[in-house]
Amino acid sequence: MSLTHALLGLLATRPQSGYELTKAFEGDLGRYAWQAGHTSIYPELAKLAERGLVEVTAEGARGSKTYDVTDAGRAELRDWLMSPPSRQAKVRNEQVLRMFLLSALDRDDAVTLLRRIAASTAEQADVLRAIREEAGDVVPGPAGFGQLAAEYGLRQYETVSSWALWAIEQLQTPART
Amino acid sequence: MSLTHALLGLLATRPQSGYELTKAFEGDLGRYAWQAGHTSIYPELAKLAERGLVEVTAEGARGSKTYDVTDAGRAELRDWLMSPPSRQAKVRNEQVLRMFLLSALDRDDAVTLLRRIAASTAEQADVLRAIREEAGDVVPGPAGFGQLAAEYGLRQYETVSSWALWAIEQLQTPART
DNA sequence: ACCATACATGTCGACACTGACATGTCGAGA
DNA sequence: TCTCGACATGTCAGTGTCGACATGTATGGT
Repeated sequence: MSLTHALLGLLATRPQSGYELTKAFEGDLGRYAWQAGHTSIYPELAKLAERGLVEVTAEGARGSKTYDVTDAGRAELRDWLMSPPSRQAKVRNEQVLRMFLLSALDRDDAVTLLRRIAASTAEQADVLRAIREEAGDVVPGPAGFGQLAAEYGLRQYETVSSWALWAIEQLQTPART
Repeated sequence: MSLTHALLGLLATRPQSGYELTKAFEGDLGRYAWQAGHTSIYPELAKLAERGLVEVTAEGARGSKTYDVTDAGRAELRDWLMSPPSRQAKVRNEQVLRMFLLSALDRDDAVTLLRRIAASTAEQADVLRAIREEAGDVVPGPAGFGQLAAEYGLRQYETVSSWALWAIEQLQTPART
């Protein structure tokens, strides 16, 4: 299960509580990579603790427990990250599925849908660009890490947006032989 | 459930059997958009038939059944495709998750991993480009549809590949303030 | 005639995931 | 003081999904 490794990875960055991990999944991580709610996270943390991959290193206010990854957990994570590059990675993307099923619509509907996609992805890209400009100055940051994921998201949006525009053009210019 | 709509969409393109649908999920559809095995597909087709969204229009050799989408099914599909553009679409991508967890690795490991990603995505892009060149002449095709998905895949690979190269550069040029 | 392979459909148990429900704490402001 | 919202953790039932198992047919090669 990928959730296992997502949690190990997040904890490897910084020890944190289940609550904080839940928040992390509500951000970019959940939007582009993998989603999970607290109802999956808490039981999974318990399982990881049982397997010795993480451990509770502190208990704070309101019954919060701070988890940290153990050496075994770090090893497991590295294994997973560095192992067979792709084999067949699990992919599920409802938005992309819509793109694949475009051909089930008539041309006008397809163009309408593509226009909406082009607009919304372009907007998202703008948002990310704005964040990048702002953050660029404010946070010199301990490492360039983390920015990488943001840049990834930005480029994704730009790509989808320009593809949608291209697709609209294709549909409107039959260009049959 | 998205599988429902994936099946409706595929059948809307062309009536086909569960077996053929299974094959469709093994191609680009499963690679970029949504995966499903025959063990999910057959029961789902039965459910769809029960709900009157699809129907068996022919039975062929080896007990094969050809399904076709009904008017109700077509309506349901259009509804889904054209409805609220994004709300929060379900996304799961193991590969992207790895990118997000890159920061859990030390710099050398991260660069190694990124190099592998850059290489394999560039290679995949080449494959798709080659297919496009070939098919471009051979199949003028009844519609430009379907090519759209292929182009989408191509652009995705190109984007990821160039992002990976950019990321490597970022990691190797600390450029701290 | 035999065999391997692709075609073709199906069930079932184990596991993953989601949404609804449940419980309780701490801090800030009215 | 009281209340509200954010903090914080958890269970559980229903549903979705996957791998293993099961079964049988048509075809092409040896």
